[in-house]
Amino acid sequence: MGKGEQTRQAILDEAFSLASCVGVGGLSIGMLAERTRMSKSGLFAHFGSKEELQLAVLRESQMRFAEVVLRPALRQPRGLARLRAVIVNWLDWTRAVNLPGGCVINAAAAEFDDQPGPLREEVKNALLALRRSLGELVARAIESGELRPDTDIEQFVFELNGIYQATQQNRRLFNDQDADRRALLAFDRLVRDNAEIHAKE
Amino acid sequence: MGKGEQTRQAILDEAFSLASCVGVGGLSIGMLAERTRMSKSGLFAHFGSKEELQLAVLRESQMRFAEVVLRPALRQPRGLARLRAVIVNWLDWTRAVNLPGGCVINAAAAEFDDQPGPLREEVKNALLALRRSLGELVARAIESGELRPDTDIEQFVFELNGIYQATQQNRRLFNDQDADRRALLAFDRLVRDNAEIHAKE
DNA sequence: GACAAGAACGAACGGTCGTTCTATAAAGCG
DNA sequence: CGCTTTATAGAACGACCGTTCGTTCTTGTC
Repeated sequence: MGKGEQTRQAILDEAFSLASCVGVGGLSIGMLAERTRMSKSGLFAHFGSKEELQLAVLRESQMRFAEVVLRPALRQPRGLARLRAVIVNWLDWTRAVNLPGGCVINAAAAEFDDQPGPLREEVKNALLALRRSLGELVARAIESGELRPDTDIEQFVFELNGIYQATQQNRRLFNDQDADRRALLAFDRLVRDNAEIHAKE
Repeated sequence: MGKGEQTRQAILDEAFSLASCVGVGGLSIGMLAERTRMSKSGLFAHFGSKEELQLAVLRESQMRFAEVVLRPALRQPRGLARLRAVIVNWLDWTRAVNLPGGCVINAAAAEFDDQPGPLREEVKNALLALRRSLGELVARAIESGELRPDTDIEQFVFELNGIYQATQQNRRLFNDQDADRRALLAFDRLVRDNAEIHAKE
């Protein structure tokens, strides 16, 4: 890895955790230059524009997510166990990597959801990819017979996302220590409702 | 209402819908002055500081929420019907009032959750108040026998919040037309699980 | 070690930011 | 009406923004 790639990565490392606190939109070249002890112009040259830097941070975030959340779960047997592992990893991946201010992409989703442009598209694609991954995990759990064949996959993923959002808000805004437990309770209820055959009332 | 109050309200009206698009943190005196056709300093004098303006927007948002979401639901009989009415109102209150860019407070929650200060506290209190309202609605539904006595109220509210967050993201980022339907499906499942007596497996 | 390519710097630009000050205009009141 | 209070305007401030430019220093290559 040449010198250029090396410092570029160092910048991204810093930008990654900085963006966690101030948001991708709140990143500033000046602040970033200060933290990396570089000149503004020197840093700037690595990206060509602020937007390109922001996109790079989002892509960096996606890569780390795949490494930290999705990949380790492959050690679990496919089906419900693997799905559950992803959820558990997902719930505290902001603690695993250096994200003192929460998931960058998730914050960016709220930030750019009504501002058309490349950033919004990047966020959209990242979250779409996650949903597809989750959808496939659910599909495998159906195939293995752990979930009912008529399980509504999209609905399942929709609710998984809700659980995640609620957990993050509880943790970050209210310092709720029970957030993880609540999340798993909700997850188990979701699984149960799509696994059992219910007794009709 | 004197002239001062009048223009102050006009400013807040504009700030309210502007904040919906750019976030409470993204508000700027200059832009707001332009939109209201006032001078920056003239507008500024009504609040004394930007932070005070932002707080005013958050309070304005709370008031409108109570008027548009909570109050109309009082027409429903107490219990599950009223809870459901609140949820329905909640889900599309950003359409009812002028919020082209989504709920201001909800966006602010993600924006300020890791930036200590009065804004964070205001957001926190607003969301806390909402949770208390929801909690009471759930408690009434327990009293009326529509939900089981052992219903975990906090968990119930936790999941309600999740449903809301997921709905907003689906609508705003993915233009998902089915978001509302999904939300109500999730809500009904939540109610069902806390109402029926399940057959033990 | 010479030389070209790439990396980093420092200064400067035009803009916007929130805020302050002073002066003028309007509103409210007797 | 006149007088006081209040509201608004305008110009200016220092700070920071993203970006550009020319220069200098550091790499990597023959």
